[in-house]
Amino acid sequence: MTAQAGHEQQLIARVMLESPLPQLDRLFDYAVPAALREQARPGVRVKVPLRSAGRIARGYIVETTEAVEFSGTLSELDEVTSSVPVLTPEVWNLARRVSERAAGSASDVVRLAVPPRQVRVEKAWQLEQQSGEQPSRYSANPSVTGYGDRVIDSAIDAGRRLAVAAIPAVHEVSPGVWVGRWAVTLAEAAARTLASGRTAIVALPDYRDQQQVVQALSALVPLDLISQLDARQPNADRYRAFLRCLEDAPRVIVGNRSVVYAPAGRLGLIAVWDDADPLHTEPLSPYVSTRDVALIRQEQSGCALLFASHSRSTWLERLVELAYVTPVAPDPAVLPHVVPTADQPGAEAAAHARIPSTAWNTARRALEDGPVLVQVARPGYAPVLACQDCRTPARCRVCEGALRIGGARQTPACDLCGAIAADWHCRHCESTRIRLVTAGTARTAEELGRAFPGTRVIVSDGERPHLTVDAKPALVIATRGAEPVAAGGYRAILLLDGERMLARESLTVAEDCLRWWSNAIALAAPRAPAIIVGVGGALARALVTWSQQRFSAAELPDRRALRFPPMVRLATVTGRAETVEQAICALPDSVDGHESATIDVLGPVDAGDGLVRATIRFDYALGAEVARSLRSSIIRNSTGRTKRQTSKATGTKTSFRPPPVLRVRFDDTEILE
DNA sequence: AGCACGCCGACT
DNA sequence: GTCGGCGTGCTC
Repeated sequence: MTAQAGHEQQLIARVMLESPLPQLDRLFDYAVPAALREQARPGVRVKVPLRSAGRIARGYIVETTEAVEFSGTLSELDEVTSSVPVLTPEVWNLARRVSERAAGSASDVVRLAVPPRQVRVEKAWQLEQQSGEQPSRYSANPSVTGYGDRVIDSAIDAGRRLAVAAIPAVHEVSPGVWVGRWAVTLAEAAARTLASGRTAIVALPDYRDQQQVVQALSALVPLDLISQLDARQPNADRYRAFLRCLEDAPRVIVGNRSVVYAPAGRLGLIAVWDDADPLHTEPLSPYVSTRDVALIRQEQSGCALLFASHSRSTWLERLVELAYVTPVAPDPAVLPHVVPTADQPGAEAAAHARIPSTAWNTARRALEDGPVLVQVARPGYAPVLACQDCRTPARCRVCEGALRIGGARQTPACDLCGAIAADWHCRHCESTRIRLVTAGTARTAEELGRAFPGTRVIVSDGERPHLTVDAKPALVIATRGAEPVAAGGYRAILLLDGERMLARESLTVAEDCLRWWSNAIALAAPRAPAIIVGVGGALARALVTWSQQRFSAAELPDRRALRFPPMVRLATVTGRAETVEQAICALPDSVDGHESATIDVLGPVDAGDGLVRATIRFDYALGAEVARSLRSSIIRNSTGRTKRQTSKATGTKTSFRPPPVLRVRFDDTEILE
């Protein structure tokens, strides 16, 4: 074929479709019509015909090529929705790797990475781009302090992976603004990255953490170089911030879990705070946690990676032992003053019910000087109910779940199914009188308020969180994870519900508790006592000696022996019995070169709704194979048979597919044993 | 998802 | 013969 003048070779766009269907999770080739040639660039949003004309699917151009890979007739690209290349090649590669690892669809990951388009915001941004306004220059030479001789600086400059033990203290970043010292460390690391002309991504579990980092950063770098990307902000703000990240200039991008997918041309650092916080686990398919995404992105981009926490997760400890991640500790060391007491609470007055006298006296003394933190296990008024007369726990009559109550005069309701227990009576003694067994924040507040008359009582829980409290005396009652930062630090800390927090039945209770307690203790003023009630043994020792790393390290041999995470990986497979059976049978036995790596299957067990769930355990070396196998099972299942049903009532024929259920979830940490 | 294709039983 | 119900498979 001879090319005529002006007749260029055909251009083909390879398109990722925005679809939840697993069988559409691959690239589709479309011919680019001449009129769209200019706009049809990798990363732009497009509309394309699918199957028959008239049906239009949305998607992104992943790449353009002149080589035809598809043997059939190509359809033409229908429309380029916007000329902004929102799906950068780097993010696309990340999405693909992440989805492969978790046996999910790349488009599901892209949905987390690219916020919904806001036309006005985009137009305004494009205009601003043309005006060529320059962002601030950052010309400082910051350093990460508190870790000896520039250890972290050089690791950032060299693109290494670190597990940083955070400094347990609070810090005043600007007059009257106090944050956890850890937030300063992350801000300094980000500033250091920025100074080297590269972008830093800082991922936080929740908004309160994010605020602390932003406050610490504001004291270090120009505000217009800080972008916040989190699900909490309105779509328009989020999209505006996202577009800023597409600009070439380096910046600091702060946000919650999906911020690890932010587009960043010259990525220099990913910093993750408290990687074991469950808020770092994405609740949407394919359920990948910040930690795993960060590790993959680090590997792809060669940027530095910094995990920081007060209590090292067992996952991170495993990577430290493999020498994949380098541990870094504060220098000079900072040791909080932790006092364990296994004393049983004094039985004297009701107000003392949960508080031993040592803790009591400590709190009273400290209250003369400033705020005192009381950490309790549960939010709200009084969660668990029992019969007033015979003490039998109150249970739901529908499903046997525990009954809870939201306030002093409210009707109890089931914790599991939500049924309201209006006419409750005890099964055992027929009494209709109900009593509170455990106390939440509000009840603790009432008790303590009575015990310390005239003292200010501040309650902070999930519903009414306080970010900060001032330095004046106050009793601050907080649920774990909702502790405000006190100006100058708390003068004393009481960790009350140790036993109850440890009573949860989960593989990770011990490390979860260690994390909750460590994070609270880190809010103490220098040398202020932190009293932990009702906890002894290795956990108490780890807190007193502030050696959480050693505790995590000691967990690993047991986990290895029992084949528990993080020493092996898990995947749960949920679906109808035959489907799950098939998926398990299709699993590989072993992989060449990794003959010692094994797979075993627990279950299946009943999962309700006529479904079963099996748990697959496998060594890390088999991860890719297991994911590939489960992925093809998912696709086989979703392209499967149709069932039709004739309605007996009306005789009308309704055609439907039973929702093809085969759900796969990798590395679920909520697995009970 | 949603739609075409194709395979067997009942029909002018 | 062929009309159409219904399972199966594909989508550039």
